[in-house]
Amino acid sequence: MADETADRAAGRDFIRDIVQADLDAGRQSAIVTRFPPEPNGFLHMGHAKSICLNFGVAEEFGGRCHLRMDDTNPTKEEQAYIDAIKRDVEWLGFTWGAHYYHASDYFEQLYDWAVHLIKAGKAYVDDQSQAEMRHSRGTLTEPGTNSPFRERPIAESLDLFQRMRAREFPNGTRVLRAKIDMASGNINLRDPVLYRILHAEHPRTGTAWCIYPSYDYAHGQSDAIEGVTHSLCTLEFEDHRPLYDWFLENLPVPSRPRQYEFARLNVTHTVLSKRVLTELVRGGHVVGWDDPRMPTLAGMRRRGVPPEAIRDFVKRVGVAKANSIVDYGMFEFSVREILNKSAQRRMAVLKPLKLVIENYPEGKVEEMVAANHPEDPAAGSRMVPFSREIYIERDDFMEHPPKKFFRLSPGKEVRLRYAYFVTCKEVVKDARGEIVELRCTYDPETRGGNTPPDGRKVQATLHWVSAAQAVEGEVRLYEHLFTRPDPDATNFADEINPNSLEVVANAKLEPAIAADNGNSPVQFERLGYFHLDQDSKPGKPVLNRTVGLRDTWAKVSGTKTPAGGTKR
RNA sequence: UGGGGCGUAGCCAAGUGGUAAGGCAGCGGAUUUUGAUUCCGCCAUGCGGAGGUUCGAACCCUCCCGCCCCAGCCA
Repeated sequence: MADETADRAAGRDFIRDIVQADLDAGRQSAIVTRFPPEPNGFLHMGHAKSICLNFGVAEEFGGRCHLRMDDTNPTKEEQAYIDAIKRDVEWLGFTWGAHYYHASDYFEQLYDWAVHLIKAGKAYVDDQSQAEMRHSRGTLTEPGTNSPFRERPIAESLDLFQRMRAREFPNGTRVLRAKIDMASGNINLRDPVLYRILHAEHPRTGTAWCIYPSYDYAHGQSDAIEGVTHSLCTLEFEDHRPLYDWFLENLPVPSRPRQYEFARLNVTHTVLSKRVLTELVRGGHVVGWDDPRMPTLAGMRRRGVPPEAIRDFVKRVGVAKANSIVDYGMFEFSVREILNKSAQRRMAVLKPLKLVIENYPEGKVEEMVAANHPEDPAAGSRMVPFSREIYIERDDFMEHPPKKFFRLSPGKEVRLRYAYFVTCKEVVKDARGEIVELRCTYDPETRGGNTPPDGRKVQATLHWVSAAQAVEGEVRLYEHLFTRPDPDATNFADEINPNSLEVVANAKLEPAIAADNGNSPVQFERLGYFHLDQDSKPGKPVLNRTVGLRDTWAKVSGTKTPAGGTKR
């Protein structure tokens, strides 16, 4: 009972409350939402919030959600972005079925409606230059002044508008404006532009048009045409709502959608601005839109973030109207939450230190049984080769350990996971004093890593890879793209983290990794979750660390990096 | 100084007149062949501030403070 209320509360927000109320009151009988991206860049985490909201609400209330490309500005939009957007929405786990649209599908209807407004004396063609319009618009505190063309005869506006469409005028020479109120406190109502002249090729309509509708003029009417009931957008459109409503009230539209606004998503140590992301790509700060450090869906996919994790994250964040910046750690939690359950376990050594077991026969190789998932017996097991010479992690040995260090040090005994207990007998150094090798002994009675008959315990279990059978691979470790939690979007270049990518050229991987299907997530025990990168070549895998494991020791020892990864 | 919004814990976020949900982070402790996972417990006498109404206020009223958005022929 208490659980039920808690669950209900968890999946509830002011948007869903409104939808429910509309249904209960009979104002709507079926819910229709839409996700309307502009194809001028790749989708990112912020879009994921909107996608989950729009598709989620439709799903929960038995309605439908449309995917609509908001393609009203051909100077910025590309087919390649359209393709990427569709791919990413599907990857996130949503389908639009037959309801795939473009604002450009409605260009003819929008044009007819513009004519309708002109005929009704509610729109006029303005010949002012862009600068003149800017001046006459007034300021935040001063009202604007009417255009000298505002009262020109309807027939003249009609004629001019038709000639605008007929390609008679160059870019920027005239616009069609709504006749509303140049003195409105809401600047969006000071005779907003409905159409501008843009001699540009459109990805879908080609050169059929040289005048294009503005966002404000196109959006609400597109919603109305599609029968959208709830048009959900972000807070900055709040003061566009009176304009959204004005069009719907002054045009013979087939339905009456309502716009509601919610706070966009912000996450610490990253930037969710298409402008900045575009500059990161164009400026070569990242390898592309799908760089694993990018907060784009494509970047996260390449990094190994499962779509379920993004959905889980968005659900935890919730939907409200307060501006907020969510801690990146919350996102990492969701990623681990999903990956812990789905990832099979493997062993890999990133910074190898050779360990020789003196009392283990030379040339002997044993196959040790290792569970693929300790919490899921159904995942089965695999065999891992073990021999006299193995690699362990350099960080797992300290010659002069502090008190709380549980791992290997001179004279100390630890467990090698699924193998044996070993004791460190000697530290071998090179001429420069660098530790190059550890000489150890093993206890045959601990085979499989089991506690010996005398009941001896060890404080630590280490991961390892047999030297002779190790597969070499490249491992890429990531940290935040930005050093500051709240990067300045106008001056971001200085705040890019120079250490956001660390390449481990020759990591030692257990042989099973080479045989793994690249699409399945993997946990390298004690190191984190990894995902095969598209840069992999036969015999030379490249793995991205999706996220590290929670690392209490790093916190205690002070080696925790800003990105939550562990220095290895 | 015009218009539109928003302020509940370090970070998200419920709550809409009956005495502050939940999650993340953090801190304890148990279990553990991953310092992981899992499991238990702790974590706002307080809801931006000050008044007021009321038996009772985070919720209602008044004033004040702070933050965000808007002056594209971008979306």
